[in-house]
Amino acid sequence: MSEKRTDPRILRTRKFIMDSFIELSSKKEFKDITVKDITTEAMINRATFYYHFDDIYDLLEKVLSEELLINLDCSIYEKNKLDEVAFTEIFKATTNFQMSLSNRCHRGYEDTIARIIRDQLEVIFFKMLLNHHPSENDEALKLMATMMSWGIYGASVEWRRTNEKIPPEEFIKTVIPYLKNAIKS
Amino acid sequence: MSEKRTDPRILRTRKFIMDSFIELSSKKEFKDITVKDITTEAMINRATFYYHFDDIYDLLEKVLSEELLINLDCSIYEKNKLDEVAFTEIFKATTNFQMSLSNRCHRGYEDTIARIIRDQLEVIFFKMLLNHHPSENDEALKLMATMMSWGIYGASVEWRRTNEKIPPEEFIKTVIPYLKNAIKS
DNA sequence: ATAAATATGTTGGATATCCAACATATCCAA
DNA sequence: TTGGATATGTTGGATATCCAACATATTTAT
Repeated sequence: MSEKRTDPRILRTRKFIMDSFIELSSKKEFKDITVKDITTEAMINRATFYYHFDDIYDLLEKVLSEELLINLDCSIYEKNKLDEVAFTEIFKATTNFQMSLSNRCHRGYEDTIARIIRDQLEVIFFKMLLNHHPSENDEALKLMATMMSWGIYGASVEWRRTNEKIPPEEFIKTVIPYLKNAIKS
Repeated sequence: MSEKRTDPRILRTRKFIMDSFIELSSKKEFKDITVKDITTEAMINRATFYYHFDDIYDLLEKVLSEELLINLDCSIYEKNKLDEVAFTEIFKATTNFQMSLSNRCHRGYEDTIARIIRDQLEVIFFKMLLNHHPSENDEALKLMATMMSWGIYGASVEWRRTNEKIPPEEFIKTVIPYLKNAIKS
């Protein structure tokens, strides 16, 4: 439907910036990365950075969001059904994402990262709940989505605390019946 | 002296184009490479290609020239003296260049490549001869440079024909005394 | 031989990027 | 604390790149 071509310069530059940021993140902590570092690595002008992103936090947010979304199988969105498969996939995506993050060590910024992940999860859950209960009022669904995002994120933290001994799908399996009950009409 | 900053966009795009061309050259013959191929690989617009180069032959010429120059040790230019060291280095650069070329197989365009190499060598020799014999008339020096470029190039072809059994510096060693005699005042 | 398809160059207007300069903000050593 | 250095954002004008459209070649298939 809404077919809007985006200028290839924009895609290119955005990618350069994001890739440079990811590259730098593997070398030093987030707090030591400056906008100048990024633009130098990306071979672009500093002003151009601000053409694409508000600031370095905005960049971080977008990098993390996009990467989390990549982890999420698109098929979930297609059917838009909040069943056990969807729960499992979302949890797996979250743990996957956390594992890839820990390799790249954005040290000193964990809480912000956590917030971004939860925000993303909340958006996903809200969309799906909306699909499940079209007649329910938005406030209730919104709060439900919030709680589910915190819950899933908390579970992934707990999973990581156990040193990833159990596969994510096993780990989350036991509580899925409760989740399913929770969203029953 | 003449310090003129060149726009980083130009350096970047030129490099993308040249690198893409080199990359493509390793995959298919020169005659099968189109401008579209190059610009697609380089992620730039086709019109932008023509902003930097007249056509694909101009690109080839510039890629080869720059690469030949990279092979030539800058120290030769610094002293600008046409002694046995210079002859040896220039010959080594030529053979090096030919070897790297044969790996990338610009098949179907060998004669043009040969011409480009000779042109480059001629320029170098002319500069050096001019330095050696400032009073001599340019026509004579120009012709001398032409003959030396053909000679050196021919020697490198001959060297290649012997399957590179002898190191280039050994190969050229025996004729250097004659070359030195030839340019005596 | 003819037509259709693809490649080559060129152009004018739109837009992304560059640059230098500026005002603030933050950091860190004297 | 103070001052110098460095980082952050912002702006206006200059320039490189994009794009669509065009006219010609060149290639390919029938």
